[in-house]
Amino acid sequence: MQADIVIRALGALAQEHRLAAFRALVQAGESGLSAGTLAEALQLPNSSLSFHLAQLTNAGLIRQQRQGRSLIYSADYAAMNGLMGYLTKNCCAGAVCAADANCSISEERNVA
Amino acid sequence: MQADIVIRALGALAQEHRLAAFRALVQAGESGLSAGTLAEALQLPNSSLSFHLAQLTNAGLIRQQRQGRSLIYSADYAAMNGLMGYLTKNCCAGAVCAADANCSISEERNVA
DNA sequence: CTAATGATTCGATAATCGTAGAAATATCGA
DNA sequence: TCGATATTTCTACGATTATCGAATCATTAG
Repeated sequence: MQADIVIRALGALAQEHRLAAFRALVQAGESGLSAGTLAEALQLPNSSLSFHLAQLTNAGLIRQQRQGRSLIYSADYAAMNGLMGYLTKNCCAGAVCAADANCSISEERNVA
Repeated sequence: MQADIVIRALGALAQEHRLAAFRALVQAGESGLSAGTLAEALQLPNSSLSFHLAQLTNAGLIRQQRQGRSLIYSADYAAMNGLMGYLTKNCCAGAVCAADANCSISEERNVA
């Protein structure tokens, strides 16, 4: 993972509503959540949420997938994993858990 | 660690020069680096770097300490550790490494 | 005390971000 | 096809961010 994408990912998460949205998507797991559901959960106007989801998508942290008229968003665990790996390696003095910093489920669970 | 401070920390790191500065400080370790040294390393005007260091300080990621006329900055490993912990717990589906996500040295090595 | 050094704060400016209503786009049901 | 539903894109605007020279503050040496 490169510094450029890391910065975009950090920036994407560095905002109240986006962090909340991402957390909700992580919690939702594989099946994800529709834009509407998310907008209601976060109490945001659709257009505002849409803006934030676009930022997260642009940062590669979430994925979009159409299902009927709904757009279902879901967290990209591998991307989050990459971010954690970068931070561990570059911002944590190459500490102990560097090798374990697979904070995903994803690699394992997505495949399963 | 609370969402509010997490957002400030993420925002602080989500910028080219600040991420570079923080990485340099992490690498520098305990002894830290002076503002001047850092400014030269990053090729930034003093006033610009000062602005960024203030942001990092405000986010609690770095510490300041005067030494003669120089201000020495150093990374706060515990804060970074806290950030990693939050992300692991809240943004990684409570994955495997949650308990290990002590990405610091700090707690152990600072004391030593 | 004065000059020199290291660094921050001030000030102005350009650029980006967040917000949310309104208009447009896509899909589905009848 | 037409209307309803789900969402995005457009638009405008206020707020925040990044930049950096100039002015200021703090510390030390002479």
